[in-house]
Amino acid sequence: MRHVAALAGVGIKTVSRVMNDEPGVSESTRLRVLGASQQLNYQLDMAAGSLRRTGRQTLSIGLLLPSVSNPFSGEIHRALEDALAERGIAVFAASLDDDPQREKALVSAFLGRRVDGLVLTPIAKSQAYVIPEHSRDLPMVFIDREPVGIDADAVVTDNAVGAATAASHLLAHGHRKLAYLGDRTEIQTARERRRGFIEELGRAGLATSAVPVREGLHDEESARLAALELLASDDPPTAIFSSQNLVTFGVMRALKELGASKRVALVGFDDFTLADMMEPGITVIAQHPERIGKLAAERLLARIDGDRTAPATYVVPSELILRGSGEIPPS
Amino acid sequence: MRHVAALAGVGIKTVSRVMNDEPGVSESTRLRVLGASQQLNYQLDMAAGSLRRTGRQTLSIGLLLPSVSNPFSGEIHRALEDALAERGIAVFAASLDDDPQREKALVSAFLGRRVDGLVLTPIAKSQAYVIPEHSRDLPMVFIDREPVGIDADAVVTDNAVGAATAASHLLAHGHRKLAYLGDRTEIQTARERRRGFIEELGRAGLATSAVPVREGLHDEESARLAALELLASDDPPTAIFSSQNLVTFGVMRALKELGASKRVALVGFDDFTLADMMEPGITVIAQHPERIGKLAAERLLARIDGDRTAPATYVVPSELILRGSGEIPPS
DNA sequence: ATTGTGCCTGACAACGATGTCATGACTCAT
DNA sequence: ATGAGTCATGACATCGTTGTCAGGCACAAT
Repeated sequence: MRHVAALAGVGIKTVSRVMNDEPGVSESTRLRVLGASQQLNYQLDMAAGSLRRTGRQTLSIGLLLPSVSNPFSGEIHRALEDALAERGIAVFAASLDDDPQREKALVSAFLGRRVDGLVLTPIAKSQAYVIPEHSRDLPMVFIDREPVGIDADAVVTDNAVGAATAASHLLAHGHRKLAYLGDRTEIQTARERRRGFIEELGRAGLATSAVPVREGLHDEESARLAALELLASDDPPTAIFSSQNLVTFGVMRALKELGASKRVALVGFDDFTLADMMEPGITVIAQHPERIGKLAAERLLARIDGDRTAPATYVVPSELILRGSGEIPPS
Repeated sequence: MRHVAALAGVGIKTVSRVMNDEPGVSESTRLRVLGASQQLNYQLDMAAGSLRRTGRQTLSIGLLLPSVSNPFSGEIHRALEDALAERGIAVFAASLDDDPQREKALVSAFLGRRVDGLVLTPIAKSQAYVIPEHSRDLPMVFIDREPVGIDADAVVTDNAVGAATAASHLLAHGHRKLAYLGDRTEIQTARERRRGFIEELGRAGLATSAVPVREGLHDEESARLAALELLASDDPPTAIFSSQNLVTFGVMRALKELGASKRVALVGFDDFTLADMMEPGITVIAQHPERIGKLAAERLLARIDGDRTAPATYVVPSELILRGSGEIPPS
C-alpha cells in the first residue's frame, strides 16, 4: 500500500479510502490511486485490514463435514457457499472422518484463523469444548446432528418422522414382516431413524420385539452380509428399511444376488443418483441437503449480524419418493 | 496475548515464544504461561502472526472447483485436503459454475486472503490474468485442464488416450458403427476426448467422417434426446461412447426407454457409483480424481517449499473398467 | 575481583492496514 | 472582510503478533 501511495503521490490513508470505496476522496485523486494500484497489481490485504477494522471480521467461515467427498456433504457445502458468496464470505472446508479428535483440532485450526463463524457436523460425544467460544458470541450452527452439552443452533432432518413415514408406507402396502438395517448406534441420526421406524410399527400394533434389527453397519459389505443373513432365515422379512445410503447399496446387492429385487420391498433413507434407473427404481426417504445448507447459512448470517435470540433447532422435512421398490407387495 | 502476559507476569514476547514452541524459555515460566493461556482460553491469531513472520505464510490455500457438490471434484478436494492437512494447511474451496468471471473474482478473493497457493480448474478462455501472481512466485497448480496463456504446473487425466482406449475396446468387440456423444466443445477435456476417440477410429481404418458426433451436451436431458435421435436413424450405431457422466446417464435413459440396454454397447468416460449395479453394468473409462488431488498437492507443496524447476504437466492415466455394457457385440 | 559465557527475558520497532483527529483550502452567508 | 461550515487530505496511534537486540543474572574460568 505504501508503494501505491508513493506512486500516486498521496498518503496511505487516501489509498485505503479508495480501495475501500470510502467517501471523501476527490475524483481526480481516486483515479490517480486506482491507476497506481493497477500498475503495481496491488491488492488489499484482508487479514491486515481486519486486524484494525472495527468488528474485526475476516469474511471467512469454517465448515466441518463428515467428508468433503461425500455427496450429501457436497450438496450442503454448495448451498452454504452460494448463500455466503453474496456477502463475500469464503469457506474453509474440512473433513472429519468420524474422528472426534480431528473435530477438536479442526475447530481449533479455524479459531486460530479467526473465522467469523462455524458450521459443523458434530462427531465427538460432546461439543462442550466450544462453549467458551460460543459464549464469546462466535456464531455457530450445527448441522445434520444436534450437538451435545451445549445449547446452540442446529439444522437437522426430521429423521424419526422420515423413518416413520417409511414404516407406514410399507405397512400400507400390506407388509407385516419388516426388518431394519442401520448404521452404528453411536450416530445420533441412526438412533433417531431406528426409533421412528420401530415406534411406527408399534403404533400399528406390531410386536416390535419381533422386528429384526441389524445395526452397526457402516459400509456396503457389512450391510450386504446382514441382508443376506436376514433373507436366508426361516421367516425372512418381506420388506426392508435401510437407514443410510451405503446400507441401501448393500441391501440392493444382496437382493440382486438372490434374484429377490422384485420380490422383497425396500425403502432406503437418503436419495442417491440413478435410484430411478435401478430395476426396480428404489423408493427412498430423501433428505434435502441443499435446504439444510441454505438454512444453516441463514442462521449463521443472522448470528453474524447480531441476532441474540435463544438458540433453536430447525427441522428440515424429508420426503418420500416412490420409485417401485417400496411398493412391492408382500409375497 | 497481552492479557496472558499480564496474568503470567511475563512480557508478551515470552508468551509468543511459548505459544510457538520456541526455545529459550525456562520450564517454570513455560508452565506459568501455558496455565495463564488456558485459563483465558487464549489462542494465537495466525493472521496477525503471519503479518510479521518472515516468509509470511498463512497456511491456507485456495481451491477452485467446477462445483464442490460434484463428486469428481469432491474426491479431488478430499485427496488434496489429506495431503495438506499434514502440514497444517487449511483449504478455501469455491465453486466456479462454468463462469469465467467467477473464476477471476474468486482468484482475487483468495489473493486478498493471502493464500500460500492456488489449485484451480481453469474455466476462462485464458489464465493470463494470473501471470503477475505466478511471476511473483505464488505457487499455482492447474487441475483437470491445462491453462491457456500461462506456463504453469498442471495435473490432468490422459483424456485422449482414455477415449482412444474406449474406441479400440469397442472396435475389438466387432463394432464398426460407433457414435460419439460429447460435452460442450469449449471444454478442453471434451475436445481431447473427442480427438482421441475419432483418431483411434481413423487408425482402425474407419471413415471418420461417417461417425456421428453429437456435441454441446451438458446435461442428462439433452444427452438423452441426442441418443434417442441417433438410435432412431436409418442406420443406428451399434455402440456409443459418451464423454462424461451426465451424458452417460442420458444415454442410459434413452437405451432403457428403447429397451436397447442389452443390444447397444456403451462405454462412458468417468466412473460413477452403482455403475456395476446397472443392467447391464456400465463399462467406463475411469478417471482417478484422488490421484489427481494427491499429485496436485505434492506439486503445490514442492512449489511452496521453493521448487523453481520449469512448470510441467503431469498426466494421470485413466483406466478401462469392464462391466458388461461395453462388451455387447454388434447386433 | 574481574571477565567471559550462556541462558532467560522483555522493550521496541515493524508487518499492512484502518480509526481518529487535526489541518488547510474553499465556499458562502453575514 | 470575517466567521462558520464543508470537503479533501495525511500524520499518527493502533490492531496482535514476531524479529531484533540489549540487559540482567548465574556460574565458571582467569
